Amino acid sequence: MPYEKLELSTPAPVLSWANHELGKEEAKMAKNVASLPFVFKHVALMPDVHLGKGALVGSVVATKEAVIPAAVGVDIGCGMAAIKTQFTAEQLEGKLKKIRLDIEAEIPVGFNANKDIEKTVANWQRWVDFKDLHGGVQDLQNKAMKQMGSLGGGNHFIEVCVDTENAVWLMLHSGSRNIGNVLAQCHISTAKELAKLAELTLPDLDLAYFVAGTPEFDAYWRDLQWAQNYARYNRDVMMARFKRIVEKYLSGGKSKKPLLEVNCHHNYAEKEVHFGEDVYVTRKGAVRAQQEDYGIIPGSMGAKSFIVKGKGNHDSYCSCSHGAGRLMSRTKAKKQFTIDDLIQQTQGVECRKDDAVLDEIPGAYKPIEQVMANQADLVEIVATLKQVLCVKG
DNA sequence: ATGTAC
Repeated sequence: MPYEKLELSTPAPVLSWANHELGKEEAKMAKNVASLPFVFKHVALMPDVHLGKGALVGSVVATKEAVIPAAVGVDIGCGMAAIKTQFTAEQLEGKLKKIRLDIEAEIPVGFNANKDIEKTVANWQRWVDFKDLHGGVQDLQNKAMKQMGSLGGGNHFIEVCVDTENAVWLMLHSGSRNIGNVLAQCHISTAKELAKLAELTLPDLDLAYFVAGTPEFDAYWRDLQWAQNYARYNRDVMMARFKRIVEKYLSGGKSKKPLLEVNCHHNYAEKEVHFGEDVYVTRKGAVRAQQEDYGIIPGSMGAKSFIVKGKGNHDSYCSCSHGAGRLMSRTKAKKQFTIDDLIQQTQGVECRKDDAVLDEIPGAYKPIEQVMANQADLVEIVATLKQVLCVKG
């Protein structure tokens, strides 16, 4: 059985690709979402499912004529980018430290932004639409421009990986930075206010929604699509810089065409057709896996990562997991593990090994191999990657 | 996930 139909007695069934029972709070959250009248057909849970805000991380929710802004979340358009380079592992020998230092010098991480706005950023076609975005962000364009091409924090990262055939891959994880966050929060607040005004009885106020055809829905959808595009381009800008750094050391600065390029959101909503109907699909910690779609499923710092190709499984709304999924909270991981554990679990990876990244220790995540086995009906594995260098946000 | 206010 590729998935399990959970016994939650909800109007919409919940199909789970996780091979474990949901925790109490997780089950409640799944139930809340599946009880909403505008949820289409069923809710799909990916094998890395875990607790989120409003909706589960690792869930796919298709809706008719409505969208839940808090289900999309605050990091609109968060996702992954990867390229397969023409370089091989041997060429990296002795270069990793230099590459890492260059990445740290050229790509701002954490709360940092770029000091100058590079041409490719200034020329982005969507800046002309900035004036149409929510009034609450109109003084943030300069900040958004300086943050375009910056990594951010949390679990955002930049990695050099090697696949099982010795090819070098460049990979990164980032989203829509401050601008996406502010836009999301503006609309989440509006949705909650509307729900209160209408005296809606929602199982959770975080499930406040917009109804298609209303000005609030249109405003959210416009900003959502803009922020998703910002996030995608942010990853493109960083990847271009990252590629130049690697080429500086591996091909004397000569530009080499990638053998494959992938850039996918795992936190977003879009219009799609499923079971013959037009629906809004919200993937919160899930990747689109339509037939021939390429996706990226990263493991934790010491684990494997996977480049996948979608199988177009309709029961999952053509989706797959976005990673391994946390096994425990960041707080718990910091209590449970020591720096020695971290050093041991990240052997062979050029990365920081201190307190600041202890919560990203591989032991705090589910085993990615199991997660991949649970979604064999959703994706085929195209490449299996192991990181050799990792810069955390 | 993001900085802002404490």
